[in-house]
Amino acid sequence: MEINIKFPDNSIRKYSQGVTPLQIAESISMGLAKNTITSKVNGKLVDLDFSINEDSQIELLKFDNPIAKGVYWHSTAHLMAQAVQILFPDVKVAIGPAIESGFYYDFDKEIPFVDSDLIKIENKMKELIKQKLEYTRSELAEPEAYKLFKEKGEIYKLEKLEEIPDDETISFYKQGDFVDLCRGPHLLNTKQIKAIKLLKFSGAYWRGDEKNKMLQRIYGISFPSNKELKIHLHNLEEAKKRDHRKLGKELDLFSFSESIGAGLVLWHPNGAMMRSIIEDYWKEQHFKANYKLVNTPHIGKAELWETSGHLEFYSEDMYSPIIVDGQEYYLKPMNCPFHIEIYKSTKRSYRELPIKYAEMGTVYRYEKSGALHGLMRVRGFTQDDAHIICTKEQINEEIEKIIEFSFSMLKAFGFQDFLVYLATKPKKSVGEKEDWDTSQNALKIALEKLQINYEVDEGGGAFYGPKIDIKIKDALNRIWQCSTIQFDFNLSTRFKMEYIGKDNKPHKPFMVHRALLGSLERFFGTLIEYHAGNFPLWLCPVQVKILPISEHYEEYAKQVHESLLKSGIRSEIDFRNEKIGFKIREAELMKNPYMFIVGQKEQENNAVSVRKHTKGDLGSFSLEEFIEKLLSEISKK
RNA sequence: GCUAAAAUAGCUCAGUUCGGUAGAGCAACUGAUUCGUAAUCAGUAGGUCGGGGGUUCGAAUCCCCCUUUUAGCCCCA
Repeated sequence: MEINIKFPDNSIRKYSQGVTPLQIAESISMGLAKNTITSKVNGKLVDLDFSINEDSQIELLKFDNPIAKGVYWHSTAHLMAQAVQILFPDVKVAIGPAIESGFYYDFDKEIPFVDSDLIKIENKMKELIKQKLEYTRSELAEPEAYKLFKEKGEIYKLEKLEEIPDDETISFYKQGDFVDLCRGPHLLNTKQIKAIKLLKFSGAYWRGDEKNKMLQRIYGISFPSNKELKIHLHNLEEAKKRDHRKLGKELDLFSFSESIGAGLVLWHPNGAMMRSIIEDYWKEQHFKANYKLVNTPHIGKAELWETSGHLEFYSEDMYSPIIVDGQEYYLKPMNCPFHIEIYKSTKRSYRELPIKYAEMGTVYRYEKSGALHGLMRVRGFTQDDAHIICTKEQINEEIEKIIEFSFSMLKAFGFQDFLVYLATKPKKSVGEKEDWDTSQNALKIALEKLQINYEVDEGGGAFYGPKIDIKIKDALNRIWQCSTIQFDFNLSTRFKMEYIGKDNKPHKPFMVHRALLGSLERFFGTLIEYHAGNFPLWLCPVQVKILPISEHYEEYAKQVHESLLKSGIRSEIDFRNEKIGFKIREAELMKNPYMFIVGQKEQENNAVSVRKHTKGDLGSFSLEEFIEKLLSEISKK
């Protein structure tokens, strides 16, 4: 009997009943069959040897597909667990999922792993790969499954088993002698895993709960070719070089001090210069977009935080109160209540809306010591915050404006690849269903109207409203969080915000909370990592380094410096009594974008010899001419 | 916060195994050199070994507490 198989391009082919996805792939081309990792039949993920018995839609997924990657890595995780249990028979296995980049498996092992174990395990895995062990699926009724793991003493699997709902089939995957409780699907055999690398190990609590036992987690990654693995490992190396903590020290941008406290940033002159340039640009753009700048204090009375609900829901993240005249004051973890108080300082009419308050608002949050990380996670930081207060009718237009604003802002900093997420109503939430629907819809309509590709993060919104997150992707495929645009139904209610409408009656406004850069600290860290310290010219603290050939040309160097200053170009002169090669080397290491080398020839012709960072000698230019070039590059952002 | 590791000169790091008066390179400073596209030569100075307590005749080294950092867990701008 024949069945119809429909492909993603809507073409249909006929196959005999019981055909497998692998056979279908083979019927198209051997190349496709070789590269197919897994498949979806009627939208459901299945093994490649799954028998298809009725007319179906099929998708053959190759490694470039994220789901296929997940299957590939998950199968490698099973393989690693097998290798570990062969080498360490007493070890109990917990869970081993694929993650964003690779996989891990958690093991219950009395003695923690050491470095040499990783190599042993990796070698054992390579042996098992060569044996071409098949991943075979089987299903068992619950009592038998229970018996199986009970005999093996796999207590963690027993716990997982109990969680599976009664109506779901309990499936297992076995390769060699290793059996694991698993929904699947998996690769056909271990030979499909071509290149593996175990990267690191660490402790991790069972189910992520610190009350539970600490397990040993091993992270690894695998690829269908050695080349891909090599690129991945190279990217990891490259990431180390770009580490903003390392570059921050090398380029003298910022530091932390043990005497000041953890997670509190000291911006050095170079970093502070960049911050100031960012802030100036940010303000200029906000004025153009009709935002009003506000400024609010760093502390507020307990009463305020009671009204806002922060003391009830957010106190764990807040610093302990300061007692002033018998009153409790708290350092602010957010700016919203202050902006709301400004809104409420007078009665508002619908004619005033939308009101858009913006502030570089410095907030303090008590982050757990273990969570601190360079500039990415600190305890005192400045949000580029704004609150848009508007009527229901204005929502769509305002959201659209914010999204466009966000993209134009981020693009000015050189970012190009964006990922956009629409996060919808979570299980626990406040606010009317109607408000949720209206605002979620507004977010969606705006994204679609602007033709922006986005993913829906179902239930990923904040409890107080839906949101859009904009993240950027760098050259190493790493993702960085930037903008967030969030509706807030909670605070507008709690603070009883209102405006008088056309009908002369009070109405509740909609409030949107948004940060385009996120926080200056995290944004700066991202900027450093993204550009690997080679910032766009307009941001560089020193745009031109003037390097006199010898002391004889200091006077001319000063003249050049003056001309640059007058044109608004930031420059410095290296007056040191060193050879030109030495000065160049240091300017290169400091990633100064342009070097002007000045000596006899340049002095005579009112010229500069220009060297561009990482590019080398560009030749001689008249000073005027090159200043024009620089100004044009700067103005392009 | 939890688990594991770490903190030695401005920076990068040796020295800790086995307790016996602190070391290198770069940077800094001084002098010589006045130079053409990624390191000129010579010399000088610089550290209560993160802080505190303990063990010991003697502690950078062993033990305890604290601070800070790192990798994870948990969480987030």
